[in-house]
Amino acid sequence: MEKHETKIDGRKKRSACTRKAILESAKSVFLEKGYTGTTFKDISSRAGIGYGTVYIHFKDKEELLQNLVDDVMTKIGKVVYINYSPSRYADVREIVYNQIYSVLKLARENRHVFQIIWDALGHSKVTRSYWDDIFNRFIERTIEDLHYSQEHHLARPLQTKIIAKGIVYMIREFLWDIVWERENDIEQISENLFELYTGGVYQTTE
Amino acid sequence: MEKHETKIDGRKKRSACTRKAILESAKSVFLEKGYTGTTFKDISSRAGIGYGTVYIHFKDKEELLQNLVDDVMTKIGKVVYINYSPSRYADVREIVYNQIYSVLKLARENRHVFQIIWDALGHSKVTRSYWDDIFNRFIERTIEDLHYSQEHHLARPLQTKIIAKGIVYMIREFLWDIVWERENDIEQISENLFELYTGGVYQTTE
Amino acid sequence: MEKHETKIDGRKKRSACTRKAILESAKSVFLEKGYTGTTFKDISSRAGIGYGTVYIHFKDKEELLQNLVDDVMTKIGKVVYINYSPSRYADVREIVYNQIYSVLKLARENRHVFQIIWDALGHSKVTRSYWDDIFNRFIERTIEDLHYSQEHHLARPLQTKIIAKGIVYMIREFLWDIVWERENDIEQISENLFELYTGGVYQTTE
Amino acid sequence: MEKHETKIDGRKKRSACTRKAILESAKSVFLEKGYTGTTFKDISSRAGIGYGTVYIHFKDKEELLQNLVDDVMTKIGKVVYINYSPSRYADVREIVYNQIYSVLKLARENRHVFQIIWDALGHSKVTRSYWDDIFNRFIERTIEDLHYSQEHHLARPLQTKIIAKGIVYMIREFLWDIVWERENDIEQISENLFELYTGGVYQTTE
DNA sequence: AATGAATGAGACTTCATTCAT
DNA sequence: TATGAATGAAGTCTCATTCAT
Repeated sequence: MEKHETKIDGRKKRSACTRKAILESAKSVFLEKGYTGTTFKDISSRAGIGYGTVYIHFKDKEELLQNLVDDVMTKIGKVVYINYSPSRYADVREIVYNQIYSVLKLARENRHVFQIIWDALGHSKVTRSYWDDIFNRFIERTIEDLHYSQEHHLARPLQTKIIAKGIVYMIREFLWDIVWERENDIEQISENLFELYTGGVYQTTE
Repeated sequence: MEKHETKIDGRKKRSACTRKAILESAKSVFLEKGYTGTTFKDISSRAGIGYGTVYIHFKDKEELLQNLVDDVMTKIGKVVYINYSPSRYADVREIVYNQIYSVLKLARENRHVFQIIWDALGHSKVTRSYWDDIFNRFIERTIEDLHYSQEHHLARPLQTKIIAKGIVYMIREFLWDIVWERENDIEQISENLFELYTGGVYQTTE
Repeated sequence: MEKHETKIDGRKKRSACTRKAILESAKSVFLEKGYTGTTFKDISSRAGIGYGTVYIHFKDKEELLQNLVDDVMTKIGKVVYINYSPSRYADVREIVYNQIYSVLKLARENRHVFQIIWDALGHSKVTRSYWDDIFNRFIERTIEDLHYSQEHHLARPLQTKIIAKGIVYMIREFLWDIVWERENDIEQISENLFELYTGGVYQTTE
Repeated sequence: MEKHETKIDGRKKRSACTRKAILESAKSVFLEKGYTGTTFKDISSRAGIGYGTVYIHFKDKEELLQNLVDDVMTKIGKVVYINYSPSRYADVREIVYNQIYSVLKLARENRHVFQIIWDALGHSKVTRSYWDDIFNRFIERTIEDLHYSQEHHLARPLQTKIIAKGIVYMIREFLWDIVWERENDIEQISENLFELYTGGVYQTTE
């Protein structure tokens, strides 16, 4: 009995190990050759495993990609979905600044995975729609917040949808600047975007 | 003599005609199947011409793409490079609003070509770098304008590079909203982005 | 354990079998259609295997050719490199005659492969240079032998390089006569070339 | 009338001129890219004429080649067919030496054309058979000469066919040495081959 | 005669996927 | 599970040849 279980466990461990090796290899090859430029042969040989073995663990490149990207995708999804209901103008600073900062920090900490995502957005429909979902949700959240602020006479009467999109688009594009190291100073970006946002949206006097 | 010239002209006309047919066909196939999904066979058969003929006119898909896209690329490059030096706050409205509006209008009027560009950005390095150049120039221009405004005490002392990027990123992403018909009301977008921008950047009290 | 080894062996055997089938098929197609006239499609279909399979075993036609030809090339290289230092005129007969005879015999026994080589010399640089190397070495060897004979006053004072080339050229061209069955009597050819050679080169009186 | 004839003549002249330009261009391209590597496009563009024009003058590459090569082929054919009937041993020297010398001189004076022929032998059946015919005739001639010499007890009783082939093969291969500039000294080659030949074939004592 | 645009057969090559071991 | 040999569809591209001008 025990012997049998050990066997099973050994197999599982081995399988998990192979799987991990594949994912690491895939990450490195994707970064080097891009999504379409990568073949299963590249991945398997760099992982030091057999050709067909990749197929056992991942049905196709798409699935491999999803697994590589899923973790970070989930994280950014969470960051983006933080709910806030500022009762006073002072709270806004804390909340908005932090949200921008968190997104950019995530980008900086996972540059490589985001670089893969960047490439994948043009080639994988699944990744693309996942990505779009996240930011649409971000926009929805921001719209709600703006509504709340408008109702409490904190924000000027602008088109919430447009403003929300605008601010989210800015953050999203700065994310790529961080990922590709065109920008580094996360604090400054967060600060300035916050100023632009609140200056443009919130009533200053009163 | 006349006969000879006619001959030359006839040939040129025919060639130009074929070339045009290829470009139209390519446009339609690109839209339908995407850049990578398109083959020279698709293009030639839809254009009703021979297979090898495409190769006479265009060395490869890349070159074909450039030709399709070049006109619109040039146009957007021009729109983006309009110089302005507002002396008074009142002028800013006119200029900024108009620039946003012009970009979005161009997008609306050339939806199909921009859809091809959208796809091409992920697959053609040439197109990508051309596109990036245009918007980097846009950013540079905006930085200069902000400097000018800051020196004349029209604008608040924010980081010009970040603010310029922010506003350009917003416009660029709204461009895609227009292209993919997720947004339609160009006036309203221009209006709101203008308000966000000026509200965030310019000194309100005077 | 044993099971595993069997698996490996089974695969290896299968692979070797396919490889052999390709080589045989290639040999037959090369003979029939010539080197340039042969396509991988011809080879694969005649071998009764899949199209892409050939590419697994051989990178290109060149490599395939080398494999076909290598064995015979090596053999002729060896025959040609036999060293001899005749101390007496009587030995010369034995040695020279035998060398000519060996080359021609090899040609007769491997007619088909030599026919492929014949064709390949005009199309494959690798084969051409391999072939030239072999016969240049043959010439070098013959020059050395002539020097030796001259020093021992067996040979007349002719230009060794030219004489050596001459004799090698004769043998090489008779090789093709054998290969293409324009000549058959190897003994007679060897005999006569030997006579021509020794008669022309060696001192008769003494 | 006269006007008409002038017109005709003008046309003929122009046509001949074009033809000549094509041949020169073809020669240069053949030398540079080899027979199979040369396309009609290469030839026409280097000749500075229209694409289809080549087809008016030459049906295909083969025909073009023949025209390029014909002159030299005829010349070598003539050199090779010189009849001789030496009555005395002294005459042999004069005749044999001269024939070898003439062949090699022709090679030296037409290196480029022979280089084209060299390449063509592996690709053009017509050229190949023309070439073979010439040297077969050379062999036939040499056989006859040997018979004559044997009947007059000038030559030893060797197999005439084999000896004739041997000597012709040597000359033919030295021809390529000259063409490819691996050898330069025609006199010395002729001298040595003559010595080898006569030493091997003719009765020395008497 | 001269031109060069148009043609399309066919060679080459890659690679996702299957499958026997 | 792991392996890698085998497969063939599908794409790229070339070039001899035709033909309208």
